[in-house]
Amino acid sequence: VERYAEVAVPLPLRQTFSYRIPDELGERVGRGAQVEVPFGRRRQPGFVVDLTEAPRVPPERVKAIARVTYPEPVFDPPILELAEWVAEYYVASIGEVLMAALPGGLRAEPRRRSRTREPERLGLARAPSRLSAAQERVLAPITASIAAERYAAFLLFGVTGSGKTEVYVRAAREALSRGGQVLVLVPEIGLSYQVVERFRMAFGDRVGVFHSGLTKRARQDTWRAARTQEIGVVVGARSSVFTPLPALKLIIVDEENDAAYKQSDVPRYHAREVAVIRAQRANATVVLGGATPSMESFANARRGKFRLLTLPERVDGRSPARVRVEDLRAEESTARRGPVILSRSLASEIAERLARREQIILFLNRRGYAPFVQCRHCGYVARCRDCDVSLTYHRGRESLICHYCGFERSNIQECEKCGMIRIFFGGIGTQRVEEELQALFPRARVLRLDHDTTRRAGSHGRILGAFARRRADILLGTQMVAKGLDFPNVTFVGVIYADGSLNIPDFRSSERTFQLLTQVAGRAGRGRRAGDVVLQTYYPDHYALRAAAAQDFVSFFEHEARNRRELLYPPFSRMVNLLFDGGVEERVIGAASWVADHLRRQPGGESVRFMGPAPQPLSRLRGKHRWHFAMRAPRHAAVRALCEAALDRWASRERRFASVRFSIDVDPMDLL
DNA sequence: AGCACGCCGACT
DNA sequence: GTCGGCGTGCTC
Repeated sequence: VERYAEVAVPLPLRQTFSYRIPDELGERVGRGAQVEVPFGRRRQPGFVVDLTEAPRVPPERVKAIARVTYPEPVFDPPILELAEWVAEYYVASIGEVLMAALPGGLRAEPRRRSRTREPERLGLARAPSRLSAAQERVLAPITASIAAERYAAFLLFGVTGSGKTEVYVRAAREALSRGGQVLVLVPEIGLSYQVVERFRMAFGDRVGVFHSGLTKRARQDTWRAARTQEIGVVVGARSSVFTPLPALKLIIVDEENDAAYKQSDVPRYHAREVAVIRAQRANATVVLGGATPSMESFANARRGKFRLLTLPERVDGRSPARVRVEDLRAEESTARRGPVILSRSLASEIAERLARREQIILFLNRRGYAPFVQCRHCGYVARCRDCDVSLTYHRGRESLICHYCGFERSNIQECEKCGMIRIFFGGIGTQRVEEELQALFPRARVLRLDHDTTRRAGSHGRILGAFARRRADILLGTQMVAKGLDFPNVTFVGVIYADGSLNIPDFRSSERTFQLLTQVAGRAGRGRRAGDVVLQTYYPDHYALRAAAAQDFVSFFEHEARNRRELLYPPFSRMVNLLFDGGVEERVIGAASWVADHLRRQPGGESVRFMGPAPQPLSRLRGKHRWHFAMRAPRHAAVRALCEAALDRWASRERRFASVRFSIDVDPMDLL
């Protein structure tokens, strides 16, 4: 009797469409089927989310499903329901969520399996090293929870080198030995090489890894193998949280604080949060791990929502790197000309390591030579024509580049405003540091690792490989040098400008800075020799820097929590950000105010704090003017209800707001 | 989001 | 006279 299918299409439409099921497609059309449907004058891919006896519109308007594009249901009921939760919570279209759940887009008909995998024996012969007492202590409640087959969430707070990965592997082994499956989420598969390797070493063929280098076929094979339980462990990034795992017993979210877990475009979901929901629904255990917990997760641990497990010491018993804060203000007053790049103290630390033939990592979160060029005569600064930012001077290419949209133009020799030739370079980027290093240490071999030197395929690996083989003394780079690198001969890390991320106008900038600095500092002293770290800053007293230097997460948390609680920011409130953008600024402002004014008048808004409407900190990007309206309240339901009101209001928008785009970011990671 | 339709301005 | 600019409405 179920003659109709409700089909979700991957468009920003928060509704499904009814289609007739042709007889010949018969039983192939079930919930979770992937289909192609006539949609207006074109065809759309879509997913069957429901079977019904009656269409939502008069039957004469109903068209028939054109074809089924995959022989079996692509989504099983638990994943469909998870996607429905995501669509609902993040105010997204279910079709877009389902599309995002299939990495690499739509899948072709699978070919016959080329080989049958023998189920791998468990308990593997490999180098199982003995766990430390601390590791055993945190592992016990995790394995107990896996055995109990009931939902439990753990926050595993383990400093760099404390052996978190080994705990993950043991927990996974427990789940596998009970016939379960394991999902391991990592922020970026390319930067989590060691986690992947460790799991491969422990479980061999039973591990499937999703990474961007996979062909569609390989990706599909892994996906299928997960569904048929041929593999027991899936390791992947954000979107892997939707992998079908019928026997799921354990989810691990490594580096749970990493911003990469939040998708920045629609659907704007946070894979850590989705993982927790998934674990709840599957009666599984979820372990959120990291060296610097997110404010959210640590607050959840304090509230008793997560069980806190701590690994406060390194497994090798060595002490963590010594961190010193270097006050650049003192240095500045004696600087002869130009900005301070390497303080005398940092320079002498470098010289010392070079003399000892130890390696050095230097971190600066800014590529190019100088972040702005300015006319000394009239003050003119070259800016991007499409974005509200200054252009960065790149030496060698002799060009000015926008780091947001990629716009590139030739460097200016004379001022475009006044014609004078007193152009100077402001601020410092990695190229400028490289130049300074060469001037100060002409014999030092320097490798630069940033977006510009890693553009060509394979160059990232080549640079790191050369550094690992000690073909260079100094590795200088952006974020890329902060995460996961493990070079035993590196005994010193220098942060050229620790304030870089601190001065970003965002409620999370202190948290980001603390995390970044802790991460970078963790690159030093991984071998036999102890490590040293120097942070150069103009704010030596800032709590994020002091806490990073003392490597004291809890004191950072306490201080930050006080600020956030006072200002009613997450995790002590729930926030949504309403985003408006468009080519004509007056219309963007008009639309934002038109929605905002309506929301301010809504009943039930007493508990809600409104911010704006105001220009977003990056007020123009790729030619679009950007405004926003943020709302926060003690409870999610209050802001969520206002999202509904905003959508209703927007649906009946006035014609003058055409060409303005409106979208919603639930639990935003930043307000930029 | 597309895509078509429709209504106005400036060209071969 | 039409080409094309974008504003508007719809997709089962």
